[in-house]
Amino acid sequence: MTRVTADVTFLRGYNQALVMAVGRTARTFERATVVEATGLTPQAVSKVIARLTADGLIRPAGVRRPGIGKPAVVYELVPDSRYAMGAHVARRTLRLVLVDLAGTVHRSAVSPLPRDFTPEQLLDALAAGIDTMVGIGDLRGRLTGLGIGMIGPLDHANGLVRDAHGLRHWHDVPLREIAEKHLGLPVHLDKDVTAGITAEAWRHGATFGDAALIMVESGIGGGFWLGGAAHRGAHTNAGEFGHTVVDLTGPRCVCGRHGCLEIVHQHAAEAGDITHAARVLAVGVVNLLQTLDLAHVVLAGADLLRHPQTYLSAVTEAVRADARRADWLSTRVALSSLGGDVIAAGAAMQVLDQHYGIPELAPI
Amino acid sequence: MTRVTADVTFLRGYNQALVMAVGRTARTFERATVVEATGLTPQAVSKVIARLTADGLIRPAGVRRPGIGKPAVVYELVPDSRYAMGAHVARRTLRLVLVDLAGTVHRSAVSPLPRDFTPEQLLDALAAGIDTMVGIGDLRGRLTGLGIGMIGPLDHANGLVRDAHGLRHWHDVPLREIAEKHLGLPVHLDKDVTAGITAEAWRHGATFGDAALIMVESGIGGGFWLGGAAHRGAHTNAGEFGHTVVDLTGPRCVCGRHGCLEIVHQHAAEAGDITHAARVLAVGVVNLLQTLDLAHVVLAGADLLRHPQTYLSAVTEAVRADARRADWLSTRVALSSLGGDVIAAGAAMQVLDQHYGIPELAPI
DNA sequence: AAAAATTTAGCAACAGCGTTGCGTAATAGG
DNA sequence: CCTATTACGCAACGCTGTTGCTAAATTTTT
Repeated sequence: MTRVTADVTFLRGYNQALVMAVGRTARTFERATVVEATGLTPQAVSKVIARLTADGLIRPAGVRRPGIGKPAVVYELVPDSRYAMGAHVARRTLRLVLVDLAGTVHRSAVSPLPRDFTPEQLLDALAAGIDTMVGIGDLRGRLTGLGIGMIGPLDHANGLVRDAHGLRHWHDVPLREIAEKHLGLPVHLDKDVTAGITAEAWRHGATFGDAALIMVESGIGGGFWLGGAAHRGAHTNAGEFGHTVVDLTGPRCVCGRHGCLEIVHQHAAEAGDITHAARVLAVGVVNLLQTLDLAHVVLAGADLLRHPQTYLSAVTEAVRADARRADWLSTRVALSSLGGDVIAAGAAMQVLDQHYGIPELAPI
Repeated sequence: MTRVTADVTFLRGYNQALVMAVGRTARTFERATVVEATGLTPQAVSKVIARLTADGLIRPAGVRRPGIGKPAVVYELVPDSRYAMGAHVARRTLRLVLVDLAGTVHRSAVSPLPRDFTPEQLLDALAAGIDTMVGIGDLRGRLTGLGIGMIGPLDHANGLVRDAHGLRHWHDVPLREIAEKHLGLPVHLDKDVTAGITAEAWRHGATFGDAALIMVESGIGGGFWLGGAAHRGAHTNAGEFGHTVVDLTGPRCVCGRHGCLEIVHQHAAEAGDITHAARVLAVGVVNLLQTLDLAHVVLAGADLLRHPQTYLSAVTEAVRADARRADWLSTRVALSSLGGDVIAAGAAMQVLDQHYGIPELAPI
């Protein structure tokens, strides 16, 4: 989402985004469905639909015959009218994906990054990967931009990588700006876990509730979707979930504290007790639910996906067993359906969201 | 904030709310100040200011002479043009406050509630308290409504108290509806800690960043202001911060888990070691900062306010000592300036926010 | 076969808000 | 007295959604 002033241009962007969100979650939709969902008048919805159709983002897809009465036109999203690319920059690998307007991953490629790679080396790898994936044809013309999800800490608003844990050449790098120059594409930069949760949000449409994506991969992190937007925090540093203390007298963590979720989980995993490691993670997840009251928890990350059912069972069981839970207090726990692509795909969807999602008002 | 469709009525409410937010944080303001802050054109700001002046919410307050050039009109908020009342319903006491449009507390009264009081008893106490506080004069006419902050769990959207810890007669009580009938006022209902953080947000204006209010009073709770709005969670249950595990092998908590912040803190406090209790709370607060990356933490609650400096020092020190903190990663820690009134005052400001704050768009 | 009922969609004008373009007002300095 | 500077107000415009109405496309009833 981009930051805008409240005027009629905002109204246009906002209501178009709502119609597109309806289009992402339902295979087809009608004017009446959108009226119900948005509160706009039928006439207003017709106008919005007409603009989106003219832009090629949606199209008519048949009619529904009600028995008596004029048939209703049925519309659908045009998924291949726009694409975005996403990159997940990890310490040793670069994963690139191509995603369509509906959030479907069309291509995915993993390539190695040199040990302790530099910004220049990353940009070269990105350029090569993009050329390989989309070439210079028609697809390039429909490419909205590139999203980059990477390790932090970073400053999302200014497009800066402040530091990157485990990488030496990455202090205060203005990655978004230099990437836009190098690649000739709009670039969006965010923390890996924030990109990840955006994948779920984009694909679920505008009704997606408060949620977290928990990533277990070279550490533990969490991305949050709260109140209809990604939660990044005051300094883009939210999500250091692995560095929350769950064992006051526990082992010293690399962050300097004692008994952090990450180090307690790591010790259990290194001892080979995956079941215990999963239960430790579950304690942290229930802590999140107590604090934030989330509707969805998505589990992801390479280290978790080596034992997916163990982790899923442990977390689901802990959520259910939380003694205070009444029947109205439910949280859906699932493994990410995007598997290893979740971060890269989410980064791509952040680009789509920025262009076709709900514009974000900038109060003051 | 109320939930609305995106049309020109929304634009009006939104931009008026921005101007009023500027008016709350600065003693006086000018058209140019609002232009800078909002992105609107000078002409648009003039129109918004004219409407607010006609409604009596702001007024001219002199001129600024720039040397050469036409003097600029200076405006100010009219704090006593509107009031709201707030109630903090605890297990044994009812605190009522009267708050003006700027968020200033004018009157405050604490009265006892009967042990295990019923909804009827509460409504009678509220009616008596309101009559005593505002009577039937001119003030009553400027009263926007009553906010109620109380213990949960509750359902904010539907105005239901689902249960109230430690009270027997409070299962699925439609408190907002019955209070509106009994008192003849619009009523807003929310969790106590959510009301509390709203007090800080209203008084700081629209630039208020991500923040938490930590309340230590018959347990530990947290209210969150995230992304420009109160965070309530999927079931209005967010903020059960005291029931997050910080000591895996610690004592069993009333909630059924082991080593919750609340029980570990309580054992330390009962052992008379307030410094240790404060340090335990600080561990929990830093956990929140790691998870949410907050700009502000406000400390409140009767049990904390018995030893305010001990708690403030412990939390401030823990935040500062967090080894991973860079100089760009700062969080302001403070005691609530509203003292014991914070919950009731916040509940009143929720009413003001609902009427004069930023309208909340209801996507779908 | 024609008319009535029902449901959907489109046209045109309207309402409201912010923007644009322009002119007026209120000063100080030359 | 004129010029320059800064601020504000008026009127028309642009854009979006709303309102009011008509037309289209069916099935059912007469």
